[in-house]
Amino acid sequence: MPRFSADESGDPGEREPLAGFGRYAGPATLILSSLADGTKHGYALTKDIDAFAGVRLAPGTLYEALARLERQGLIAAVETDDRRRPYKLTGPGAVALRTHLDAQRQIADVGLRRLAERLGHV
Amino acid sequence: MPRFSADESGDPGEREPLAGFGRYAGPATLILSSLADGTKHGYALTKDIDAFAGVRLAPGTLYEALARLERQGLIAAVETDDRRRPYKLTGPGAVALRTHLDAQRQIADVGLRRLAERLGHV
DNA sequence: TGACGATACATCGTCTACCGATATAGAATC
DNA sequence: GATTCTATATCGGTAGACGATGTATCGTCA
Repeated sequence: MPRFSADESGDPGEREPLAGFGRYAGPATLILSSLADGTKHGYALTKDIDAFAGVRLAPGTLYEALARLERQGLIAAVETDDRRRPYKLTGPGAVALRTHLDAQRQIADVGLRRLAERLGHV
Repeated sequence: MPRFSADESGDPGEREPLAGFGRYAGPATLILSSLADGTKHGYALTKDIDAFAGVRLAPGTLYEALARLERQGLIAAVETDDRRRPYKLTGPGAVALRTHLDAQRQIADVGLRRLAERLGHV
């Protein structure tokens, strides 16, 4: 994913769903949303997130975020014998995600409404 | 705004609308959404954003984000004689905001749907 | 069977967005 | 004239995001 640039560049927005914003929506949101679906390990998360959000998390971003979320008690590791390390959403994690997504949705609604009104009375 | 902590802390979520996520939704989104309403200067932006999103942008965050957004051509400064520096949303800015908010809303919907389903068949 | 690509996790260095503190000063209110 | 609110700017620290790199296993198919 190329770093944003509106002046120079060469691909204006091309296929970037969340282009233009440095730390757009937070990998944490994406990870928690993905885990809301069910238990997944890291690599499966990247695939799922790419599928439902069009965002490819860099490995560093992913595993560091997983460690952080586990430290915070929002997700929990599921013990296994094989090499995969599955995580599941915890209770607090589900609550935090809910709260966050509600707020995010509300903010998006305000912005979209204002954009619509703006087009209206110009 | 206290830094997040789910284990220790002392005020669990208290009055934090977007608590728990480091760089939750991006000041850029909030600024652009605020400007979609009409031309505003920096200080007015902080007030408006606090009002509609419950987020208080630190001055450093605000003015650096404004400079960045202007460099990117998403907002434009309006010349004035007084000490206030008003900004307006540009065409590309409106398009970028629209795209971003659509994506953000869609992601929020996926997460919320999954959370609901999760509660359903457990 | 061994080559190859996909799966899977981890860590390191860099970059920069975000934040809080701090500084400055004009306007308003008392 | 003191205080508070308005208003912008800058600086240092921090932490999150990213790409690169490393390592190892698994499946498959030639």
